[in-house]
Amino acid sequence: MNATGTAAEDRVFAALANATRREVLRLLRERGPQAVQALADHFEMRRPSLSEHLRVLREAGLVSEQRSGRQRIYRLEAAPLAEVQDWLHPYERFWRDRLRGLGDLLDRMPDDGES
Amino acid sequence: MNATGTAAEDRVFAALANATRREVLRLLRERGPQAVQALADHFEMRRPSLSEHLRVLREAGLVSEQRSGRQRIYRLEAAPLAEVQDWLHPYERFWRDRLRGLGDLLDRMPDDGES
DNA sequence: AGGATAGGTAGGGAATCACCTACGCGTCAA
DNA sequence: TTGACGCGTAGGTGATTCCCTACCTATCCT
Repeated sequence: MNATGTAAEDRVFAALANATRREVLRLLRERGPQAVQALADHFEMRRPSLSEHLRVLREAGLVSEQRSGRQRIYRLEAAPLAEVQDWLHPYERFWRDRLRGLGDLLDRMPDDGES
Repeated sequence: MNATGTAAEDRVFAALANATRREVLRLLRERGPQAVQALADHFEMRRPSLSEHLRVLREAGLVSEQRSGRQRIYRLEAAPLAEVQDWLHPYERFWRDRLRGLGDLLDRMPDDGES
């Protein structure tokens, strides 16, 4: 039983499929947890739009919020990204093989016995 | 000059944000290059819908097609996935730190000198 | 209490998505 | 050459995305 259903993966990848949201993650990574206002300063869009992006990130589990007075401090939550890396893992040999010059061998052969 | 613009990243993540397309990638990874028909057998949807998914994957650079008679053989192209892994890399310490019990330290400190 | 500040929600509009059916085009086989 | 097969494209529909402006709530300050 994997805790990561297909719907959760959808949400994470969809959340990452937007430059604004990836930029939010980068800001939280490089400068630590921040209030919405501080984040909003880096974007041209209106704040309600950013709020929606933050909601998408929250629902994907990529950020968490903590109330502090009238501020909401957003923090990076990397667990879903770790799961993305796990998802990526079985594909690794496809680019490693290719870099080594073995390329177009395994991936050209149908039924290469992965099961 | 990075060959991966933000639009290209958008396309890759958006392509991955769909269970059918991720399943296509898995099939190509586990069973090698395949014609559309063989892929279509694994899904309930009509073939034209699958064709559109294949177009999305193609435009993201995740698959390539090679004509063979009246068939189109689709092959996994892992290069964009390697770039996803590169994108992921600076986030790694966030889940590694947390696993080690160092968690909530670096990522709670603003301005931890990443630059 | 009254005003300013932080940030979310409501609702609308253009664009895109994900599915469908109908059809067109190239290839192979009789 | 006629017909079947493999696969893409056209075009339509309902749902979702991403932006906006308005508005609401909660907190802080005086």
